[in-house]
Parts: sequence; C-alpha cells; structure tokens
Amino acid sequence: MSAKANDSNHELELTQFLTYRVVKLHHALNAQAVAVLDRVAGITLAQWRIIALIGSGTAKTARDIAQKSIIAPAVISRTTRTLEDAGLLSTRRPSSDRRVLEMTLTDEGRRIYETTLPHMQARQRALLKALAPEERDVIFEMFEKLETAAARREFME
Amino acid sequence: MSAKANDSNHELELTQFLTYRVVKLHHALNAQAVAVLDRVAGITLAQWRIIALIGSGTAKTARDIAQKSIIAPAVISRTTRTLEDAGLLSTRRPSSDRRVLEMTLTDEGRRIYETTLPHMQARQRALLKALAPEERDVIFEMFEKLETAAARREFME
DNA sequence: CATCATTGCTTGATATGTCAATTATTCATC
DNA sequence: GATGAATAATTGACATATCAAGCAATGATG
Repeated sequence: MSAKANDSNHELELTQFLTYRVVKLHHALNAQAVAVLDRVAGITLAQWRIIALIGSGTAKTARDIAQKSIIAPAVISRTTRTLEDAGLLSTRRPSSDRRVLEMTLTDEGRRIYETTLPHMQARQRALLKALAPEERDVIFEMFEKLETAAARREFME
Repeated sequence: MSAKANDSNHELELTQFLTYRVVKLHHALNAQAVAVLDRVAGITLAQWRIIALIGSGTAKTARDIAQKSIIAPAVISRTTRTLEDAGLLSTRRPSSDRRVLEMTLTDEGRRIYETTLPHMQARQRALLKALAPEERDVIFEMFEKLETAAARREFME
C-alpha cells in the first residue's frame, strides 16, 4: 500500500494517450465542419455526408452509403427522410429490386451540393496544408495502421 | 449543365478525406477500448476516464477532470454519480471551497483501477507499436497541427 | 413452386452527448 | 459587510447515436 499508483503517472499523461488525442482531434474537426456547413448551407454534418455521397455519384442507394461510409443504417434512413422533407433529395424504389432506396438530388439539393463542395474542399486543403509534405505523405498510412491495430482485442500475452 | 459534378470525384474520394479517416479511427479506437474495459472491468469508457484521472492523481475534483479532459461537465456529473452508486468512488465537498466536488477512489474503485490500467497501457503500447519509430515521433505533433488548423473557420479567400 | 435464409431498409427503445438554465458558493468592489 | 459577478456543479430538455427487432422483397434450395 505504500507505493502510490502515481508512479505510473507519466505513462498516463493524457496528452500522450493516442485515443485521447484522436478524440480531441475528432471533436475539433467536427466542430469546424459543423460551423462551415451551417454557415454556407444551413445543413448538418450528417446531411452533408449524404448529399456529398449522392451528389458526387459515389453512392446511388442507401446501401451504397452504408457500405462506403461509417454512417449507421438507422441514421441514413432518418437523415434521408429529413432531406426528402426539406426538398433536397428525391427517392424511388427501382423495379429491379424494390427493397433498395435509390436517391437523387433535387435541383435545390444539387445547388446546395455545388455551393458547399468548394468550401469543404478548401477546408480539406487548408487542413492538409497545416502538415509538412512528408507528413501528408504518411498520415493516411498511419491511420490505416492504427485502425488495423485497433481491431485487436488482446494485448497482454 | 453538361459537366457532371463527378469531375471532382477524385477529390471527394472518401478514403482521402481527413475528417472521414479521423472519424473512422476514432470509432475503431473507441470500440476497442469499450471491449477491453467491458471484459476486464465491466465498466464503460466514460467511467474509466474518470477512474483513471482520479486514480492516477491527475485530477482530484470534477473541475480538474473538466479542464484536463474533454469530458463535458454534465457527463462528469452524471458518471460520477453512477460510480458513487456503484461504490467505486467517494466524494466530499472540501470546507475550503464547498462548491468543489472532491473525489477519491474507494478500495473497490482502486482495485478496478489497478487491474485495468495494465491492460490499457498494454493497449496503448500495442497501438504505438503498429507505427514505425519515425511515425511515433511525429504523430502527436501532427495531431497538434491539425487541431490548430481545425480551429480556423475561413478557407476561401 | 414452397420454404427458409438473406438482404435492404425502417422503426422503437434506449443510451449518450450537448446546451441552456439553475443553484450554491465564493470572489471582488464599493 | 452588502451587492453583483464569477465559478463549480447539477439538472432538464433536447438532439444525436446505437441496438435490436421487425417488415418487405429477393434469392437459394430442395
């Protein structure tokens, strides 16, 4: 009982904890995206993600969105409904497979996509510009490695 | 109207979007931490964060926790109550300033802290080990730069 | 072609996070 | 030492996310 757990304090130094830093970065990036989207288009981040995927042609159906993004099906379903109600998105069930929800942007939806995209791309460039060229070259690779490592569930052998 | 927005498709390639990758990494890290904590201690991530901050001596009060972490005051308040009800944490209002909520781990709380910490430290080491030494050297610096850049709100000049 | 499993999406219940308003206490100033 | 501002924590209302169950349509199997 004499040894205080504080001995391991340096290891617990929060600023050096990977997860903590990622959470903080995620928060900061989120807040930035939310602010930009609210200012330039009056939409939420979840709404933008769907508009961007459909607008760019990256996704055509709810299924595509679920597969190519990390948006949960429930969120897709509800956000899509909101976008439809707001007149930014129109949907249909193709006769080839009537389970599928096919989406296209309305004119208004496309207008929003096209005015918002440059802002979001400029933001992306600004973020990458904050890094040194060598850092830019490796950052996505690092993320990949960390994600793989995060899939492990055992560390004490 | 002839030019499809797909022209900018390569720029929109999701896997190259910083925010998207950070979100995905955050999710993966979260899921890992949740799984480990559930298995070794039966506690949630929010609970662990508070136990760790108090157990390590990094924080002594709710205020400390709010300042040194990114946990919102409301979450601190409610999680603290839960931990108290579970008998892992005890609180008191110091006579020097009776607004402040001072916390200490109970014996049971400390036991959980001490059995959980090695697992979380091993996890942290395993994560860092997934990176090359040069990468480890720069990753926190990169996070710092990106966070600073994420504080900006204007990009189109 | 009947049956069962699978797929795509939706929904309700629950958990979690966020924001604003509120309370109690302390601090600062006159 | 009374008054108003600031601080620490709490609470309720609301938004958002997650999970499991459900439904409808399709596919696969005998």
